[in-house]
Amino acid sequence: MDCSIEDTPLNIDLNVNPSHRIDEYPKTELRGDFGDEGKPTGRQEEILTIWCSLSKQPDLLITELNRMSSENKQLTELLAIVGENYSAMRSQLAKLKQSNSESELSSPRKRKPRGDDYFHVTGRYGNTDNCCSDEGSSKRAKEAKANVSTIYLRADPSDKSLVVKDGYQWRKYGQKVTRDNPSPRAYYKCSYAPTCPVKKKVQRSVEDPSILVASYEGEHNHNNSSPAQGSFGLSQVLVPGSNSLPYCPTIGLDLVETGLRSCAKTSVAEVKVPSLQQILVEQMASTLTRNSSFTAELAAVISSKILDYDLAEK
DNA sequence: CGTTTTTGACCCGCGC
DNA sequence: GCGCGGGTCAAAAACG
Repeated sequence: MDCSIEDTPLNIDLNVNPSHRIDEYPKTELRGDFGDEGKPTGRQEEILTIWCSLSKQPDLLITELNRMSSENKQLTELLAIVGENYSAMRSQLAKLKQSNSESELSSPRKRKPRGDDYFHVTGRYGNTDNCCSDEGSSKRAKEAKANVSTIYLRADPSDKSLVVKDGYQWRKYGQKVTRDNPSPRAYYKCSYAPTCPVKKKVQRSVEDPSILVASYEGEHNHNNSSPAQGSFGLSQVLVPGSNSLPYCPTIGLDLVETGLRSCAKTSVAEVKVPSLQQILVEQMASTLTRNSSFTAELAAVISSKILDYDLAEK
C-alpha cells in the first residue's frame, strides 16, 4: 500500500492557535466514506495513511506532538478561565435570586399558590404556582407528606410532547394550560398497578422551553417495573434513591446544582458528583470520539499539515 | 377490541 | 358569595 493522499472537500479548522492556521495550507482531500459505519475501510485507510506519513518523518512527529502539547496546555488554561467565570456568574445569580426572594416576601401575592416548600427551594425551573407557599395549611401539610419531588430534563424544544421516559408506565388523564406558563401541563397517573397512587405533572419551563419540569407525587406501591437505567437520557445522572423516585437527573450547567439539591431535599442518598469541568470535558470527549466523521476529518487535517511540512522542506 | 390520549366540563380551594 | 385557576373526570377519538 502506498501512502498517497487524495483531495477531499472536507475543511475543518481545528487549530485553536491563531498564529498557526490550517487554512494557510492547501486544502487536501481524503478518500473514504466518513461516518459510514458499515464501511470501515475508509477510516482505516486514513489511519494507515497518517501512520505512513508520520513514520517517514519522526522529527515532524515530535514537532507536531510538541505543538499539540502546547495547544493542550492553552486549552486547559482556557477551561480554567471559563470555570472561574462560571463560578463568578453563579455567585452573582445566587445574589440576584436572594434579592428577588426578599422582594417577593415583602410584596403580598394576589393568590396563594399551591404546592409545598420543596418547590420553593428547588424550583428555579419550577412554576411559580409551585413556590412560596404558606405554612400551616392542612392541605399543604398533607402534600408535604405526599413525597413530592421535581426533576428537570433536557428535551428537544421542537418536540412538543410532554413525555418523560422514566421507566414507569403512565396514563395521561389531563392537560391544562396554566396561567403563568404558555406551555400546557400534562397530568399522569401510574398505570403499572391500578392502585398505585403516584401522580406526575410534566410541563416545560417558562424560562427555558428546552427544559421539561416533571413533578412526582406519592410513592409507588408496587414492585419497580424495572425502569431502564439511564432512560432519562445521556446527560442525566442516575442517583440511588430511597423513595419511589428512582432518578434525580443533573442536566446542563446550573441544573447540576439544582438537581442535586432537589435530591438532597427528597432524602435521596448523598451523591458524589464530578466537578463541572470534569463533566464538560467528559461529555465533549465522549461526543467527539463517537463521531466518526469528526475523527476522520481530524485525521485529514493532521495528515494534510504533515504533508505540507514535507513539501515545504523539499 | 382493549388501551391510551384528547379535551371540554366539572369540582374545589383560595382570595377578594 | 363570586370569580379565578388548578386539578380531575369521563366521553369520544385515536391508536396498535
